[in-house]
Amino acid sequence: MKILVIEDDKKISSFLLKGLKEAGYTVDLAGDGEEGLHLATTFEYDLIILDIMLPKMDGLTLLEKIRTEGYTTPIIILSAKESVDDKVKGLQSGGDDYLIKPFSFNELLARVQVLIRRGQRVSPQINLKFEDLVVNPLTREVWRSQKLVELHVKEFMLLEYLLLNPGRVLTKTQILEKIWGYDFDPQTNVVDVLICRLRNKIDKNFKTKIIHTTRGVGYVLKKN
Amino acid sequence: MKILVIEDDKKISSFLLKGLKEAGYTVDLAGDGEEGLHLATTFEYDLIILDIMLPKMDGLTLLEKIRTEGYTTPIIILSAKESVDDKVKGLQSGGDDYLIKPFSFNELLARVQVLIRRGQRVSPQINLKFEDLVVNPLTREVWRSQKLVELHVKEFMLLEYLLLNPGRVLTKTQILEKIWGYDFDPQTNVVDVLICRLRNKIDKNFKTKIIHTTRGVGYVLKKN
DNA sequence: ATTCTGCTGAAAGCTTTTTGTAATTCGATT
DNA sequence: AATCGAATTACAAAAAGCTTTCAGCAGAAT
Repeated sequence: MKILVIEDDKKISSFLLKGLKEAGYTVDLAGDGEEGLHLATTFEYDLIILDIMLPKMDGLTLLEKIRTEGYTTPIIILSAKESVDDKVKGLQSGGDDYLIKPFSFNELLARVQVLIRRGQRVSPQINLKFEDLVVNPLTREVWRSQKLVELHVKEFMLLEYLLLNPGRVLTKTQILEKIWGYDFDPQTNVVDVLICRLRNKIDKNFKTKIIHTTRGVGYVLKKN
Repeated sequence: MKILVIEDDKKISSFLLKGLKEAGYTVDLAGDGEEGLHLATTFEYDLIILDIMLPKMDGLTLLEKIRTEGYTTPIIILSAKESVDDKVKGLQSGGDDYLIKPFSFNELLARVQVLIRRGQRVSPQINLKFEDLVVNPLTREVWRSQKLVELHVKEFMLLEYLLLNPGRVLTKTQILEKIWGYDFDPQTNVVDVLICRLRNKIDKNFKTKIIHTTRGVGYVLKKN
C-alpha cells in the first residue's frame, strides 16, 4: 500500500512518515505543490495526504488539478484553518476527508485505513480469500486452512498484491516496484527471497500450493 | 513485439531491459543518438523508447530525423526536465507520449501496451485463437483442444508471432530477428530447434497440424 | 543508555530448467 | 543416387530460481 504525503513542514512530515511506515505503508514525500502534482500523476498511490498550505502551488489548486486529470485516488486534507468554509471548499474540490491541525496520529491512521479499504473495492466482504487462504487487510491476520499464520510486513504486502491479482502472472519487476518502489536496485534478489519466505509460511506445510512460478516471467496465485 | 530503447544511463537501461523482457518483449538497446538512429531506420520496431539527453545526437533531433524519414513507429520520450515547454516540444516533434524521470515502471508498461495495441489490430487483452488453439497473452496460458500446454518463454514468443500472422509465411530470418534481435549469429539453427520444440508441444499429439514448413522459405500457421 | 530481539537485504552456493550448439538423421527435390 | 534444407537428438552452457547464512539495523525491553 503506497501513500503520498504532500507537506512542507518538516516536523509534521517526518512525524507522518515514521508513523505510516511503522503501520506498514510505503510512503513517498513531496515538499511542495509542484512536486506533489508530479508524483501524484506519475505513480500509483493508494492514498494521498495533502496539506492545504504549500509553497509553489496551494493545496486546493493541486487537488483540483489532480481530480480534473481523472485520478480518483482518495485524498485526506490537512489544514490549520478551522473554518467550516474551508472544510466545505476542500471536500467540494474533491477531498475525501478533512483533518484540522493539530491532529492525533491515531485519528489519522484510522481514517487512512477506512479510505484505503474503500478504495480497494474489496467490499462487501472485508476479508480477501483464495481457496483456504483468508486475509483480513484491516487486522493483518492471515489464515491458511483455519490456521493463523504470522507474516512480516513485506510478506504481507506481497501476499496482498498476489491476492488482488489472482490468476495473473506478476513479474518480478512489478512486484519490486509495488513493494520497494521504483528506485530499488534492479539487480537485487529480494523478490526471490521474499517469495521463498512467504512460501515457507503459507505453502510449505500444506498439501495444495497456491504460489506458483512461471519461469522466465514471474509468479502467480493459482491452485494446482 | 520488438522495442528499441535509446538510453545512455546504464542503470536505467538495464532496468528497462529487464522489465520489458519480463513482460515478453524483445528489446534492442542503443547507447547513443547515432546508434539509435541507425537501428531505428534499419530494423522494424513496434515501439521506441527515447531519452532526450543523449551523447552524439540529442533526442529531439533524433526524433525529428526519424519522423522526416517517414517512420511512424510509436515513440515514448523520457526526460529529466519537468517543464511544460519541453513536453510540448517533444510531442510536437513527433513523440507519442512523454514521461518524466523518475517514472514508475508500471506506468511505462501501461503506456507501452496502449501504444503497441493502438498500432496493431489484435488487443493483447483478448485471447488469440487459431483453430482449436487458444492463447491468453496476459496469463500466458496456452490450450490446444482444451488441453493446457506449458511453453517456455521463447516458445511462447514464437507462437505469439505466428498467431499474429496466420497464413503468412514467416522466414527464418524474420523469426530470428523478431525473437533474438538483430545481433544474433545468422549461422545458428536455433529457429529450427525452436520450431521443433514448439511442434512437439502443440502439434505432435494432435491430429491436425497447424505449423507447416514451406521449404526454402520458412514456416506458416495454417490448417491441413 | 544498554541489551536484546527480530526483520530485512546482500550475497553465495546450489539446484533446476531453459536454451544454444553441433552432430546426425531424415526426406524432398533434382 | 546425390544434394540440400529441415528435423531431431544429445549434450553443454547459461540462465533462472531456491535456499541458507550472515550482518546491519531498528524497535522493544530492561
